[in-house]
Amino acid sequence: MRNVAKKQQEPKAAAGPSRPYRIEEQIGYLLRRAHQRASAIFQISIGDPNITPTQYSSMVKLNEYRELSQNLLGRLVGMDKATMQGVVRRLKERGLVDSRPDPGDARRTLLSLTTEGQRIVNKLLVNGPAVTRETLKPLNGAEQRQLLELLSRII
Amino acid sequence: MRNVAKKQQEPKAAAGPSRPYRIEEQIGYLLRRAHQRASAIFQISIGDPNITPTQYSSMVKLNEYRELSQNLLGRLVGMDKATMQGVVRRLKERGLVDSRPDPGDARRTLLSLTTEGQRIVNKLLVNGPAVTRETLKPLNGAEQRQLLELLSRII
DNA sequence: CCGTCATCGTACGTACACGAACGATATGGG
DNA sequence: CCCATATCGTTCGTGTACGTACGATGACGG
Repeated sequence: MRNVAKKQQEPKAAAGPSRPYRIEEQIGYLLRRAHQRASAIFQISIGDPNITPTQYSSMVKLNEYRELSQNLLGRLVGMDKATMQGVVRRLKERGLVDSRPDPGDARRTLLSLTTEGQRIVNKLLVNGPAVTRETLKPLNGAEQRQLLELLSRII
Repeated sequence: MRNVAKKQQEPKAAAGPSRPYRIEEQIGYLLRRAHQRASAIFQISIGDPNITPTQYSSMVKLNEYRELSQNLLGRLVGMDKATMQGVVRRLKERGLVDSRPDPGDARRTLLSLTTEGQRIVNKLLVNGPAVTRETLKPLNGAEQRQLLELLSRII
């Protein structure tokens, strides 16, 4: 126990650099923080304080495919079926989404946008690009493309 | 209104490419999905199913600074004070964190790890690097460093 | 020394996220 | 045709995340 000062800073003499463990350099931490900021920018830029990012994603998908089962919509936007259930329930409560039983499969419910839902999503789609633009503002064009590409590769 | 077919696919003739709007290419969507995957990998790799990513971050910080106010800890790990309150409550309920009133400021509570909290966090720190390694596995070394750097720049 | 303003922790409400369990339905193999 | 297995949607429990409001305390200026 004589040489207490030996490792007082970093183990620089070990095999390899063996960098200190910093939470700020861990991918999970950075993703959590970046996602927080992106969500905040979404809320102030999308133009409707009552629409959340997941609700927006769901509505955009329902706008592409006219009708989808809840389960398939969840897979398309990357949400658990239990999570999807809450998102759909809130959208239905606000009259933006409607549902009917699937005539060919009694387990399924087919979801679609109401006229009001159509109107809202078309309005929000105008602001959609600004959200990504604002979130990526600290990066130049090449860096922005690279970040999007690297992220899609770790999903 | 005669020429209905004019814009039927994409406005290719407009100024600039004006790419179609795809939710899968928006930064917020990609961050949500990537964060989901990172959290899932954390849970199966960290070695303790009862510790969540935010609890881990908080404990790592409390391991660096021996004692911190709840508010300062929240700023260090990027959590709202209301969110921090829940995280701390659960850690205290499990006996991993202790608190005492700040002798110099009656508004503050000083937080610290218990002996058990120390033991747990030192065990988890062994697995910490593996979580980042597994999450970034689809990328090579240079790409991994670049992703971490780009993410920290948009926070 | 007293009032104004900021900060700290707490409480409540809303929303996402997911595992687990469940009932109803669908499907494929024997 | 019937049963084992799978899928679909729902419900419950836990945890993160944040806005808002609140009471207590602290800091600063007049």
